[in-house]
Amino acid sequence: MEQEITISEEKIIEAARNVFHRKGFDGARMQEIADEAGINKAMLHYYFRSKDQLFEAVFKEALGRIFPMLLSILMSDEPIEENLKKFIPAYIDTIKKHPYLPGFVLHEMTRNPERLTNMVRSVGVASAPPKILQQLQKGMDEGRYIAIAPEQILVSVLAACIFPFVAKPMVKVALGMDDEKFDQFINQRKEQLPEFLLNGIKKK
Amino acid sequence: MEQEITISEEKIIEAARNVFHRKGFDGARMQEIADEAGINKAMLHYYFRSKDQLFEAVFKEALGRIFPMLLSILMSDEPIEENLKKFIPAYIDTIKKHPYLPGFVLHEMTRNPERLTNMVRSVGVASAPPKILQQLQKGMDEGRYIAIAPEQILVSVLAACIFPFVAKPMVKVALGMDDEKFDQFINQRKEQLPEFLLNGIKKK
DNA sequence: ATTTGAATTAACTATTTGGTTAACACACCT
DNA sequence: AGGTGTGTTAACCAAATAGTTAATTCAAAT
Repeated sequence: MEQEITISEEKIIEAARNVFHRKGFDGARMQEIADEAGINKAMLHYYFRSKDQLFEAVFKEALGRIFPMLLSILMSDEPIEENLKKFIPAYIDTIKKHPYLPGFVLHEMTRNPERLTNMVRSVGVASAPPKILQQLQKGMDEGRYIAIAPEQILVSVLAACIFPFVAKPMVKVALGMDDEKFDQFINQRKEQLPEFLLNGIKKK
Repeated sequence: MEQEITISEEKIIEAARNVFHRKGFDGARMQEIADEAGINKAMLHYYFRSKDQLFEAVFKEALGRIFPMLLSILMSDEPIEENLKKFIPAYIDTIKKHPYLPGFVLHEMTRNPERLTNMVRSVGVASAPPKILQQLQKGMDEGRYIAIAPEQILVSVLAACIFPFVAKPMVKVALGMDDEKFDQFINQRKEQLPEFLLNGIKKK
């Protein structure tokens, strides 16, 4: 019965991830998580004392899946061109594996912004100024890029990667897609987005 | 006591809007809405039979506040240049007045995609192919725009407008902003976004 | 074989919460 | 002044739900 510990705990986390990601903290039910994991509800409390702590585990896992790669975009020393061409497709691929994750994180951040503030403070992220901002600034100073606040560009890049997943139902209805078409749309996006965004910052 | 009807009903809708927009259906509490409206909880049921119907009213109101303007972007006959330069700032202004609205709508759509499908079907939106897509296609055929699927551009434009509000807590932390700085950021965005996006589709 | 202790379960508890109801208030009409 | 009906409230109810507990199973140590 040694392996069972990790097996049960893993089943719980996986089920909790599914439910929390789709329904958020308020919409999630402990019973539903237990059912999805195929175990008794008391087990959830046996391994994770409370709904709050189970949620905390899922939420931290979620942050761990988006932010490291995000940081590597922000902090890369590479020229922006290579940086974006490499990381945008990789980032979209990462999100594709957990399509509900961005919406989940954004919704829970809106519900409780202090959590993020505290986490950032407790982890002690010194939050150095992103190098990509400096790169953009340099390109502008040299007259290669158009004059737009680097922060605006940065947010636009993130928006372009993340938004389609957050707005999937809307996009599907607006453009008349089924799930397969939507998947093709995302794959196409991986290819075309770097070109579009880079073209956006370059001077004519 | 004639005027009281509309006054109470208006107070309820306003309170419900505040609470639903911030917390979503699952996180909202009828008692909290009643408190925020400063009236008895039974009044909510007196005017709107159930939580579901109260939510429905708020949700439809929300759709009514985003989609008409969205449609006018999609369906405009104007050249894209003028279209975007005019509507992006106007759209951002609209969202600024109800900053929690986009996140609310997106979250509730994820929670229950059928609702949207049914609404669209029931309203009988024939969902004609957006003219802006044709405009983009034409520009590409004429060699003025770079070769990128018009749908990708369209989603990027929407993403650029909407995402900052959905991700406000994240943006604030990542870029070290307080609420005032964030507001300035949005105002700056209104000015710079059309330029950036138009530059993105134009050939060198 | 017996004991031990962690893993697991069914049944239970306390609280929250959407919804109801019966009484009350009060403007309006006659 | 008295009756009528809508608006409003406090108290209540039933269902849902997070969390608890006591009993059970079972692998591993003795």
